[in-house]
Amino acid sequence: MTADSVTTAAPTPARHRPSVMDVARLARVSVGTVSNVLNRPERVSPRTRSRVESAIAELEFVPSESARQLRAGRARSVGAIVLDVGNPFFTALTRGVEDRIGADGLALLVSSSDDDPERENRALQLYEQHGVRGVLVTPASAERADLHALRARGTTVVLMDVDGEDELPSVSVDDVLGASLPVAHLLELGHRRIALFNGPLTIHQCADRLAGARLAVVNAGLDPDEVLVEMPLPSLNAEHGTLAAERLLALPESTRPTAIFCVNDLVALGALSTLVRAGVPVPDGVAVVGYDDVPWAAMLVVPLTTVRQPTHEIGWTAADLLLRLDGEDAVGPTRVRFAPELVVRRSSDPGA
Amino acid sequence: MTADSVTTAAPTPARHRPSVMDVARLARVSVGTVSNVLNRPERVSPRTRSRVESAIAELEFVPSESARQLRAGRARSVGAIVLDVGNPFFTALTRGVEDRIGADGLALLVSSSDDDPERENRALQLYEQHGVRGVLVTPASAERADLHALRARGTTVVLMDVDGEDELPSVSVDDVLGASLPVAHLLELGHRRIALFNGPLTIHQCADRLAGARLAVVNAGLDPDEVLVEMPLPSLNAEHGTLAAERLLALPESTRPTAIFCVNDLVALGALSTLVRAGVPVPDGVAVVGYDDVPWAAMLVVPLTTVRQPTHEIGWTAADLLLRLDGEDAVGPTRVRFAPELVVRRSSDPGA
DNA sequence: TAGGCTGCGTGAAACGATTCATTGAGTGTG
DNA sequence: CACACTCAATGAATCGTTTCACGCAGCCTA
Repeated sequence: MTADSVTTAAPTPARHRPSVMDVARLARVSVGTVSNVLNRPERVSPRTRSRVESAIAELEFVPSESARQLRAGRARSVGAIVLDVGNPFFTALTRGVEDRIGADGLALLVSSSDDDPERENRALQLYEQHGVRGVLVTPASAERADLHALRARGTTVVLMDVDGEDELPSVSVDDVLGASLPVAHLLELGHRRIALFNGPLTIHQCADRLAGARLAVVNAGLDPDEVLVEMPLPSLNAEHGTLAAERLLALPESTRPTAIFCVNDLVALGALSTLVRAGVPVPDGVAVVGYDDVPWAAMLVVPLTTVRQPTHEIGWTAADLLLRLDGEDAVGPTRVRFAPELVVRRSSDPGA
Repeated sequence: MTADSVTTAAPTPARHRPSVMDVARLARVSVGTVSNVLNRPERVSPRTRSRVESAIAELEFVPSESARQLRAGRARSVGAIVLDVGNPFFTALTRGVEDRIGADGLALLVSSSDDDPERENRALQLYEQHGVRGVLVTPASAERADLHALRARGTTVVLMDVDGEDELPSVSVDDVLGASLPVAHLLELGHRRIALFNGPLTIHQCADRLAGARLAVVNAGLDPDEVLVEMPLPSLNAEHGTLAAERLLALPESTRPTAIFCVNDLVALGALSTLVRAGVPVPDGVAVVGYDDVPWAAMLVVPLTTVRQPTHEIGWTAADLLLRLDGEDAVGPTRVRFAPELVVRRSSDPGA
């Protein structure tokens, strides 16, 4: 095949895309009728309808969404802004949103804010211009001024993975509970010194999980300051899990924690691998608990005890809430909070 | 806060969203001038411009993308259809697409086809109606009739992760090379019986990787039928990696492969964990190699040798290609193929 | 048979931005 | 002083739908 033949293979040169008028002409009806066939087929007699339908097929007519939207006022799309689509948590969230949105034949606009209010705002503006039906946001900045302004201008906003402290609707997970479950579990197993591989408390999830851990200790009638050993990590990845585990192993036997609660599974993986490589038996030497229940958590050499969050469901529910709010028949709760679930595996329980 | 006060807090009731006309009126200019301020500010005198700009600010004017698009003919958005946004590979791909698309201020429409031609086609129709500038697709079906039809109707189409056997532009990875690299590596280390934990050959990646494995053996002057032991898996997850590893361990010592090449890292994880738990030393007893280089591959108890694919770059490049093709100044290659890279770690090389 | 329905279809008026031929004011030149 | 020329700004036409007030048969009922 020569370069020429490739050129010739190019799509039909500048043929005008057919409009309702072209269809109407071919089917010998008015444009209104074509529109009716498209949107309220029951109002058109079968004869006429089939004539219009074959005209549509013959011309390969594709309705223009922008024209429809211009007239109808509302778009058939929804925007979602997450911290990072590359992160498994948000990935599952997005998939949940997509599943709900797609059921209504709506399109999903996605972008990542990278936790940068600047980027978040750019995406918000873009989506507002596109006239989306609403926006699902995992907010980057603590101050929600942009979001409130957007809402005031008429766009529905639903927060995800954050509890709407203000009056914005939201769908979130109870991180306090999510941390108290595994810590209670460790206490029950007899652990009395528990390390917390936590992240910076400016991240609200980290702050909530610290609170949850303390709560569990208090509920057990113990003193959190004695039981919990906070070991903050600058960044929540496996490397820092490794480093923190090494620091932990360097502690004298007498004061060394016998269990580690990690703020996520990646950190737990780093910690776990370090312990195993150092010859420390898990869970008998040191128990390890993670958070998130990533797909590979159950498959590690020592299967990982962890906390499962209903990520897909959060996304689905947030989208559902958005559509409900948009539907004017706004009934039902506007602030949903899911309970996470403890998944016990060998890394904490020798019997599992 | 009572339910009543919540109701009262609702956004301004049905206030009309301002249009260019409102802005023009307030700024005492014509609509054309407002449009110029928006799109070609340099053509407007500074005095007038600032008057218009403050009117825009005062009214909180947000231009309607659908009106713009209706007139301009082309949308400021791009569609992407992948097999599953929940899959890390596609997740990274999507992020690459987003990064390229976002740089041009375009919006990204995303959906998952779940490898279902039906769903894929629905998404294609939706995006065509939205008038997207082009569509990036990881095709579900082998037959590309819909895609060709779409292209013929004027929408730019770029395939991802698939080599454009037909004349459609594409961005892909060389899977044959991707499999031959690790197999050559294993042969070099002295392995003469290598198990292939592969998936169904109907998946083109699996077929290509089998071909690549055989190629490497042939290149080493050996007989593929003697060296390679194909152990097909019905599904590419960690559980089946575990099962296959158990089958492998059940083979008599004399014929048992000394190395496993897995079609992805999840399968490799299943295999690795099973070996370690069975007390088989890795890599000295059995070496393991994966594919994908997922974020946790380096952090396992035995860090995993694997093949890294430039996923982010594939997405970025595909989006870049799309925009170039759309730009009419269509120069440069329309079929890009990336080379994967072998990442050697301890699971194959004791010295690593 | 008049009057009132019902069911189908009609076609013009939006929707809100962009474009472009045109007007008008101001400036420099012969 | 008339003329050409530039730079700003104008405003009507346009994009492709949806909507809605009407018209027109045909049919039933009184």
